[in-house]
Amino acid sequence: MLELRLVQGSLLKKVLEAIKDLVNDANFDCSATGFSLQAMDSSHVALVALLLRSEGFEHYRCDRSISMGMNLGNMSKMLKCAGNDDIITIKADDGSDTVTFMFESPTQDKISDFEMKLMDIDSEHLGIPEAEYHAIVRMPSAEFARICKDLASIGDTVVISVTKEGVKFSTRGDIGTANIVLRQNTTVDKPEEATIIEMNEPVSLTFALRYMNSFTKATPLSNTVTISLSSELPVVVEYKIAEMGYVRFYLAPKIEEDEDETKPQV
Amino acid sequence: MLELRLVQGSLLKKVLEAIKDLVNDANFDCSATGFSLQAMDSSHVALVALLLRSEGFEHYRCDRSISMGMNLGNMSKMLKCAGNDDIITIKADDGSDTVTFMFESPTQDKISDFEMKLMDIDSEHLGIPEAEYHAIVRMPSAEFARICKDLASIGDTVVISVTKEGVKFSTRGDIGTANIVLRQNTTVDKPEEATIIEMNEPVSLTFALRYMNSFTKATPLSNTVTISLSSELPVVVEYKIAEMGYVRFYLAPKIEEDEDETKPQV
DNA sequence: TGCAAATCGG
DNA sequence: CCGATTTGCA
Repeated sequence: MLELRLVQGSLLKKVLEAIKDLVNDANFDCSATGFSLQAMDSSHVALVALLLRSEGFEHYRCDRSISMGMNLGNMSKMLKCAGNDDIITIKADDGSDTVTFMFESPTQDKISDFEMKLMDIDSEHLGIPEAEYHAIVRMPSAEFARICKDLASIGDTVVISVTKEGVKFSTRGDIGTANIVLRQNTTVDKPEEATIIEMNEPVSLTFALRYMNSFTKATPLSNTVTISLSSELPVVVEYKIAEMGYVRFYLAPKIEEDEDETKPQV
Repeated sequence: MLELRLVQGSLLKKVLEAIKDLVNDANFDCSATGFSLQAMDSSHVALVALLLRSEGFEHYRCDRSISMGMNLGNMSKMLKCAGNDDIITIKADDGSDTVTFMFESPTQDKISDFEMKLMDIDSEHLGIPEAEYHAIVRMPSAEFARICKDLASIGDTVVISVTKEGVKFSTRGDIGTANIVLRQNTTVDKPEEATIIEMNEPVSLTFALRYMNSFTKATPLSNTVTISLSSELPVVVEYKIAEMGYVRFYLAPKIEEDEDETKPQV
């Protein structure tokens, strides 16, 4: 028996908006710890990891660990039927091949329940090692989204370069080149507008903008985003979910070509 | 060496939105006087003239007159990457075949630079004589845009007729006819809502609405538009750019056919 | 039906 | 000034 009651149902709606374009089908893993998901995107290039800790739910009952395969498109369709301030409860009976989403309007005047068939999905659950990163950039998520969108109108890939002074996003395309530099700025009153750079050593990595722009679908989940970079390691783009956990996206850097002209230089 | 710093960068963004649909490629001419452009539209029917006077720039350095051929679509793409209250600087080195657009966010925390290849464009720079017009109508630009859009849903051409009493916009199409009359009104408190008619002699001219509706893309540049009419002269549709200059569109009238039914009468 | 532009509200 | 919503267009 599984029963997870989430008062801020809009969180779950946003989570699905954030990942459903990247991943079609995935197993949600439910244990005493929390509600989580780990899946490769459909082209097996990027990886999504979601965690919603049990403490973030108003009520969390999970008698035994269970893995539930869902079609995220269909799940998203159902969650769209929930109001933004509905309370959402996820329910599943032991051995059942369905999951039920229950939506309660704030006034309790409207109670909906949507039942969805589960799927069998084989998933290789990857252990993702905690790694040391050469540089970690924390910045406003809206700004990151804007930069990825702007650069995608010029080129296909972005070079992210971090130095102590700031972070530079560069691209190059048929019509020209673009460089966007953000200075470190911690002095603002509002911490969510700060750009903070923790750097152990300078790093410069190239990524496909197409994936970055998928990741930024998670922008509504958090005012800030954290980008963790190391040479030869996948970048981690993390959106924290207040009080509950995170959505993290992993993407391997493109191997740099030897011709200097193919990419902008630091 | 060229370096033009425009504090109100949104002006340049709006200028490109206003003209990029009409003109694909054009030479921007930069001299001590200012930054200007003159180009025929791609079907060689209408003419666009832009002037941004040097006094309107915060910093204006243009060592020697230079003509820079740009693809306006690509230039517009790059300017879309500037924030609406960014400061925009246009830079070009002598003899370089590229131009650089630099965008500074108001807080100076984000500095972007976009480099674009220049093109070789042959352009016949027409001297446009100052002419005496039979009638000059000044009216709210939004109202003019609305009229052109409305009339285009009925017919293909507009007859603009000016008398002392007012200005009439007429069209005729398969489904019927339309006449919109604006009375002269100078009495309003707000001068940008006035409709002012200076008339030396009555005039009635026919124009293709397709072009008029392209011209109205410049509406965001100014609250008012000035329409200058003379028989046998191209109409001038002018949007003033505060403190800096103008965008002017020129369009030859259609030669009137002899059948009375082909056009509405005054 | 889905996307983009315009408008309104925060 | 930006974001969200609504509306019109393809």
